Amino acid sequence: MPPLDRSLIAGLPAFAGLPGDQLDAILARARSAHFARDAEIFGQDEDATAFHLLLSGHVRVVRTSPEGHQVIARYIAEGELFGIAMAMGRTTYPASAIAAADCVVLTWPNAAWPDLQARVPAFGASAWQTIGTRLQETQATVMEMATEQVEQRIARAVLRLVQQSGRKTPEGIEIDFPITRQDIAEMTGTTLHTVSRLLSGWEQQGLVRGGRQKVTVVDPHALMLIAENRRKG
Amino acid sequence: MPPLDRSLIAGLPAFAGLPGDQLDAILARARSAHFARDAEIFGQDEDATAFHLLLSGHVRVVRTSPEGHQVIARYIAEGELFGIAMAMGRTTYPASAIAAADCVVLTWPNAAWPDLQARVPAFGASAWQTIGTRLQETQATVMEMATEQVEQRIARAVLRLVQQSGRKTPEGIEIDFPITRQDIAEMTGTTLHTVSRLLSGWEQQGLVRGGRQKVTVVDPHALMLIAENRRKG
DNA sequence: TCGCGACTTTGCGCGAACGCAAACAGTCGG
DNA sequence: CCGACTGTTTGCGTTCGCGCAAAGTCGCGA
Repeated sequence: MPPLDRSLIAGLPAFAGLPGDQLDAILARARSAHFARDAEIFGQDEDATAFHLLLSGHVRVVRTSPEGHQVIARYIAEGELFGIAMAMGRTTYPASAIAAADCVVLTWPNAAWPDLQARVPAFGASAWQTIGTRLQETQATVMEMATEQVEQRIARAVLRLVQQSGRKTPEGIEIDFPITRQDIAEMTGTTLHTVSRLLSGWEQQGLVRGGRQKVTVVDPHALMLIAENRRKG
Repeated sequence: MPPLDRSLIAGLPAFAGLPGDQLDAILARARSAHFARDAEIFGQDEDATAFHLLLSGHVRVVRTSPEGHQVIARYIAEGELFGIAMAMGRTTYPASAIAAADCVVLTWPNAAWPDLQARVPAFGASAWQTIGTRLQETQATVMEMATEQVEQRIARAVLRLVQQSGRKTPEGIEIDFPITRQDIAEMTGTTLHTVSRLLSGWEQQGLVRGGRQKVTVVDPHALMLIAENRRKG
């Protein structure tokens, strides 16, 4: 199998400015793969045999409880590492990863991890940073769920999505992958009914525009006010 | 200042079996400090200038929202690292650390981190493991908050506390540091009223025994059933 | 082009849990 | 030993958001 081209990762913020031989070291044991929308990249409780980097597309990270409830832990954006569970001493994936849109994914076998950390210090630093940010964000989520109303949580979730994956359109900023009301409900710990009701309300006020598997934010500022629970301030 | 004695940390699981010179390397730049109950070890949003290891006692990690709401992210048990925010690329602490009981804490300046990781591989591995576990637990908390009822969450919180810091007594297993109903409320995202009501109910059924800043679990099995939402099964 | 399935909207009733308020203990300090 | 303070219990009214149910709509595939 021919080695992958440096240009695949040279543009990523985490690896920008790295010498060519380090880029090659990163790519040496990597394989690239394509996943169609809704395909499973790895499954919860499977043996964690590899870790991944998302080159393009969007990935949904989902945890399923023993009772069958699903929670969307996060969406992975382009250039992010994911499925690095084993690096942290775990042997199985704590969640499933599903392609939320068509994806291109770089994959390394677990065994490549120590070598990569040793030969490319920036890689290890980037991984630490990723985990740190994620822990921080997850704890912020806990705070939200503990202290905020459903409406605020949904406003925040939508804002986060457009911030992370927004695309400008004539009508506003829209989330550039298909997302259902059910998905938003599973991000915020509520039901699709409540999400639908609130989005409808916002649409009537002109803050957002809805659509099938689509949300467009027309007035981000007003949404931020809702997220902070001060409607007109 | 005389160097600290190896015996301080030789007994900790994370460092067990380490050669003496590595123990010395760990202790070389460490300082030990005592904190009285309710003392603040570090404060949220302060510059993260050091990281810590709890030798004895219990530490409460608290996040405060801009609106003043508090959430207890976790309790730190003996032998655990905490306040390693900076290791993950952050410059300020994302939460406060308060002594939940009298504590002895080992403290290193941030600058010691890279050196320590290089000279004591087990230290780096232990830190990864700690962060991984914490991320995992925090995500589990999100799931609970999203999908479970208040009663289940409180049952789980109490079980986790006795499991982590339980002490056997004639009446049952009690949490061996002072904890208020308010604290439990802040762990589970509810109010002290609701906690009080539920604990009272359980006490009448003989599952637990309450007290001022005290909880004793009499029937852990029954509590587990509540946590799994199947009362008599 | 038509039909079906997936997604969304909306109404209605209910119940869990909150918020407020007041009374009730332990504990510690003087 | 007493008083004040901090923590706990309990009642009551209210509300937020769920659960169920049914209708509506969009888009894809046959």
